[in-house]
Amino acid sequence: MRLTTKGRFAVTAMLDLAISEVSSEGALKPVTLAGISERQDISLSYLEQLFSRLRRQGLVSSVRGPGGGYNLAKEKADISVSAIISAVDEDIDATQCGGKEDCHGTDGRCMTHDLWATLNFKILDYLSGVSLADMVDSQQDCDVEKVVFAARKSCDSNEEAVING
Amino acid sequence: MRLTTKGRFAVTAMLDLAISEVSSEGALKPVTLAGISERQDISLSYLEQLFSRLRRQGLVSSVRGPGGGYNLAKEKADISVSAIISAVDEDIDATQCGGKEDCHGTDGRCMTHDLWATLNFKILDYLSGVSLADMVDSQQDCDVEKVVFAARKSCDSNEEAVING
DNA sequence: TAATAATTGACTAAATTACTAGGTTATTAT
DNA sequence: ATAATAACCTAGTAATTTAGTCAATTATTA
Repeated sequence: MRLTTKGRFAVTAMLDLAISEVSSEGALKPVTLAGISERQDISLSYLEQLFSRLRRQGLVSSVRGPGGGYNLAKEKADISVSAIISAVDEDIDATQCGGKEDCHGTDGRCMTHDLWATLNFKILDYLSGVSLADMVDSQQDCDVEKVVFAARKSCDSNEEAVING
Repeated sequence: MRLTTKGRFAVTAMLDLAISEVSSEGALKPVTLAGISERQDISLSYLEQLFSRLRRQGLVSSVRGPGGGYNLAKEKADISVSAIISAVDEDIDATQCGGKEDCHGTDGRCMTHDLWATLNFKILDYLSGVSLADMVDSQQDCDVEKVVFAARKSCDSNEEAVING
């Protein structure tokens, strides 16, 4: 698991897609990358690169030609944030020593490697529990302005978490 | 919150420090960066850069001269993983539009920005709940080999989490 | 006084990110 | 058919970040 602006762009674009594909009628209209590009201020070609990966991972489906674009390939509830980030970000290289067998004593080295691997897994585990549906839904019960300006209080976790501490 | 190899190095080094500073007697001996460098295979100068930040953030304290080195500045239980990562990684830039007031309609743009901000906060919130003590402790009840090789089963979350799905 | 080890700053190679440019292919509407 | 649309693909590149080297200085201990 790696968390950079690249992953942020991908999640943002997928959120835009999830919101935009719901047309006034019941049907789901394909959403163009040009539209996402304009709304989210992300370069079109960069989006093409990201969606190429998202499509190969089976997260979105494409329709070519006029009126074409992208749709979610699954239910919003079945697309996790971790899946989106994993699709566009290469995995963080876990260890300096790869997975070599000569590196498994009880010495400091691989003890910490293993601890990191465990933490890494837990983060992945946590983010796999957050879906696009969760994010879109939570937005509806929540004053959006407040999220950004009022000391970043999360919508559905109302406790004051300690940041940087 | 940003999660890269840089943060991994910092967490790894801090874990090494937490484990290494416990000497055979009761007293806490300072740990040299040269030692961490050798055990964890991280360049000494890079460690110096990282620990410069960790020290300024009050996570470690330093002792100069022979026999000197670094100690944790707080209890292991009071040092969270998020604090370590935040200390060495610049915050991910949250929005393309900064925090400008002209960017808060109900249009797609800032809706997704706000959703991202919320998710970002939740990740930070989660990682602020994991301390060095948690990680060091969990390692003791757990077959370390298995963590790495047996399909990455986490020590303290025994359920099979869906990866990339 | 010599050795140790943190501390600082400037500089650099490598990797990643974000983007540009220029095409091709499939599909729809005219 | 033809033109317009929009996905799809490849190569290249500027900007940024990561990871590291090198060369000093300062505080402390033996």
